[in-house]
Amino acid sequence: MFIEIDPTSSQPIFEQIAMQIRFAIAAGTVREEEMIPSVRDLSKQLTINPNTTARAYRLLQDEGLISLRRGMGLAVTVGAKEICRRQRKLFFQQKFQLFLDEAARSRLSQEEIDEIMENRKCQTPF
Amino acid sequence: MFIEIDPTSSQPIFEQIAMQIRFAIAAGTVREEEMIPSVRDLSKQLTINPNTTARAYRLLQDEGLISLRRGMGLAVTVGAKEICRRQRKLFFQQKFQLFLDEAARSRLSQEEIDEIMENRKCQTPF
Amino acid sequence: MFIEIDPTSSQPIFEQIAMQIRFAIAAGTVREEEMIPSVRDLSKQLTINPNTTARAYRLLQDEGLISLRRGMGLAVTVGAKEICRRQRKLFFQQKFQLFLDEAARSRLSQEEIDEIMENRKCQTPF
Amino acid sequence: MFIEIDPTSSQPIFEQIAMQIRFAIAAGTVREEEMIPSVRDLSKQLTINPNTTARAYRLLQDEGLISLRRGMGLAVTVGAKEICRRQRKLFFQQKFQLFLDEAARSRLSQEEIDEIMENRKCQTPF
DNA sequence: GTGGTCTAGACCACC
DNA sequence: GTGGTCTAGACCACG
Repeated sequence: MFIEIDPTSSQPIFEQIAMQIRFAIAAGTVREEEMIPSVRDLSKQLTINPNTTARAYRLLQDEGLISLRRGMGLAVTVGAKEICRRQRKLFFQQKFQLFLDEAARSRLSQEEIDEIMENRKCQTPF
Repeated sequence: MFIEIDPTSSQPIFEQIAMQIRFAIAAGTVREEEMIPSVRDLSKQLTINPNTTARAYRLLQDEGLISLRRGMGLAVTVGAKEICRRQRKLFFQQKFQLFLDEAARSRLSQEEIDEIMENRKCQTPF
Repeated sequence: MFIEIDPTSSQPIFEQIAMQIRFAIAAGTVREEEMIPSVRDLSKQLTINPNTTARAYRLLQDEGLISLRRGMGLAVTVGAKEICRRQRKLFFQQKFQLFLDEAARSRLSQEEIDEIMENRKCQTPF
Repeated sequence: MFIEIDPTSSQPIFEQIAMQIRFAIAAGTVREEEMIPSVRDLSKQLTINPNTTARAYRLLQDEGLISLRRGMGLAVTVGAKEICRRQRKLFFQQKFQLFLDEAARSRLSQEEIDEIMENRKCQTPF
């Protein structure tokens, strides 16, 4: 499982991890029922504090996206993909709405907003 | 000068103040060479600590948007409006680009992105 | 890390700290990627308030010389040394130019200026 | 009498005034026994607070460079020119020494210092 | 443990 | 009156 963290980001590390796992589930990169790396392994791989990894996993458990297989570790739950896809869409919808709201509040004219949104670069991911 | 603070926001108070002043300059609500409220006045008006206001003002000074008139207070510098307008545009351009980048990284399909951006509600500010 | 403060100086304490760290980076006394003393440690060492230290560090962060490792502390960024060396040179160049400008404005004759600059004592630092 | 002040300078206005008068005396722009502008006139001319002008004049009086002519105003004292010339030289000597000291303390190499001092632009005053 | 934010209030120089 | 600096100490999120 490929996860990358930016230790200088203002986004907490545990959130970076959780987000990337959520999106991986939504994208099908990890399948339902599949195991995710153990807290120890992932922590070692990313050279971060195990508490941080554990906190990310706790978040995902609370959302029902992963669950404990006694003695084995954590696995993606059945139905997680659908949840993640909905989450993902909602997340970006809210984000976009926030963007528009803030632009309006800052007295940007509609033309300026349109201009910004038009010359977006359609870059490929990664 | 009308400034509004949301103490529950995750954005620090001093940044909220700085942002609103920047946008006020960009919008022409405060003119160049005009004095902005004194640290003590604004602090009283917003019922916050003077240090918090002072920190917002220090930010703006560092950006060259306001400058000290010793013993008199702080005044919007000449050229500040142009800087703020550019800043504002750049700010939202980057924000929008970040939105697109993150969407791409999360493997959202182009159709999903377009769908999100189409049913935006053109709500009026405030 | 050795930092010395002169509380009687007209230069603010937080600037004294920032300056000494900048010069330490330029001189290679602290290396890139190395951690600098924690806010609490340095404050205790200098017997000053943590806020004062924090303000010095914030300055350096704004200049991109040090960056936050969340939960760990602050580390010198890669590239900081080069920036500091350039900064340092520019700083003294400007200072020297200011000196010459002011001398000229005060109608000092070229002979007087030369005389001042010749009998400089080449004293060793500290 | 031509005096120019920079309200945004970090140097206090009263010092800017005092400095310029001292240097004008040293340069012979104002002669001994000559009257200098009244507090009211200079304040109006520079659009500054009369207290500020008065403070500058008080400084110069304390140094014996100007003195009260009852009922007439303030005049440059006899011998002021010589004092100012000495002051001026001392002032720039100290300034230059401070420059060298600080450069040494910041671990600038002798070569760097020499380099800075060589490519000085010999610009004409004003 | 780390830094970041905020409050409260003192003291200073300047105008 | 103005802002700038500094101290003291609380609270928070993060690792």
